[in-house]
Amino acid sequence: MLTINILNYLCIMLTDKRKYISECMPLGKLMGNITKSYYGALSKQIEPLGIDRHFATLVTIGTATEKCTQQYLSDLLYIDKVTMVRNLDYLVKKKFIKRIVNPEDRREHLIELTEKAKKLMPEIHAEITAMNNIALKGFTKKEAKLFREQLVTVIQNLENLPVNTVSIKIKK
Amino acid sequence: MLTINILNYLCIMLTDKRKYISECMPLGKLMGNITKSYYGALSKQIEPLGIDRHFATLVTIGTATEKCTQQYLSDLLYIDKVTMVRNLDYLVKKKFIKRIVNPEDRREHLIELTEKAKKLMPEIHAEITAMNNIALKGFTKKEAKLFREQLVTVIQNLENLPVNTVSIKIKK
DNA sequence: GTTAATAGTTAACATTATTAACTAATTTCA
DNA sequence: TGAAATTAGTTAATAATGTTAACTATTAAC
Repeated sequence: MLTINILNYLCIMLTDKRKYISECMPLGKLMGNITKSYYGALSKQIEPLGIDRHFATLVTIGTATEKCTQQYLSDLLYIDKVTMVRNLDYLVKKKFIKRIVNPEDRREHLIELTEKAKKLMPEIHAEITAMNNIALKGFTKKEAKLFREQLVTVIQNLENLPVNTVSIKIKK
Repeated sequence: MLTINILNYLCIMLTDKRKYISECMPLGKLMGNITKSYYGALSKQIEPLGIDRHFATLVTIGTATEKCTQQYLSDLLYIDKVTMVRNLDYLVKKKFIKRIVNPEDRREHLIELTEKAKKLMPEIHAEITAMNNIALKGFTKKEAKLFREQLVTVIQNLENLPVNTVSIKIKK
């Protein structure tokens, strides 16, 4: 009995002489598998700290330099605002963030880390960095940098948006 | 009012001098965003042909050289067998595949493309290839090849499995 | 011939994504 | 100034996806 695992299959996909194998497998499939494996492993590492999801959201909240509203997070993280409500509900429930109504615009809720979260962030940052290093094991620093830039190029290609621009809406 | 879109954010993530921005954002987040954009666009292209999901499964069925059981597809595509049942139910409902009980081992269902699917496969292959080319626009052929290989390296790093091996179980 | 393993299915449940309809607050502009 | 439009956030309904456990049937092991 012979079983072929996914890694072998991916290698076949890359090296197969038949064009359709290497070219007709959706690139998104590889990306999806990486996403799954990456978050599966990261979640396992960070779980003991009390959360197992929404790490990117947490990092973004913790490193925001401007006022951090839910809409701001939705735009930045490419997560629609309804899903964002739920994700933030989770982080509130876990006591990692708090919502504060902005007195200057009472429609907005400013999102802040709790003291508990602030204490844990260095550890969470370390776990994410460690997982990134595991993922990019075997890459030189230069290769890793190029690889990340290429990932951004891929997103730009798919979004078909102008490169390196900040979209600014100026009040009349 | 100033809005920053995701592309700009990704660029900040890559170029920011503060280490935690560029290093502490989970790599899986970028991968997840690419997966989402890629399949969103691909689904839109292929939808007129009568399906909008499970393209990788369909390609794998169409290009399989050995007997194609549900377990085989699950292993190859990294999808658990329960989910695979549902995905194949969808493809059966859309009349793209049929399940045939293997007379040599009646536990197994051999999965085959229908005539309808066989006729459409060239078009589906073409759409996937086109989307891959869009995603990798700006890459030279050599760069694209290296990039794909690097993606496989990342999966291997995360799975922590031996490289380029076929796992074989030999009967006693 | 009994026991164990394998392929596939069903059911229950949790998570995630998407759309529409809604409240409350603010901005626009005649 | 005040009606209309916009914005931030929420709720509800629905669909898609993932995971676990329990199950049937078939085959393999010994």
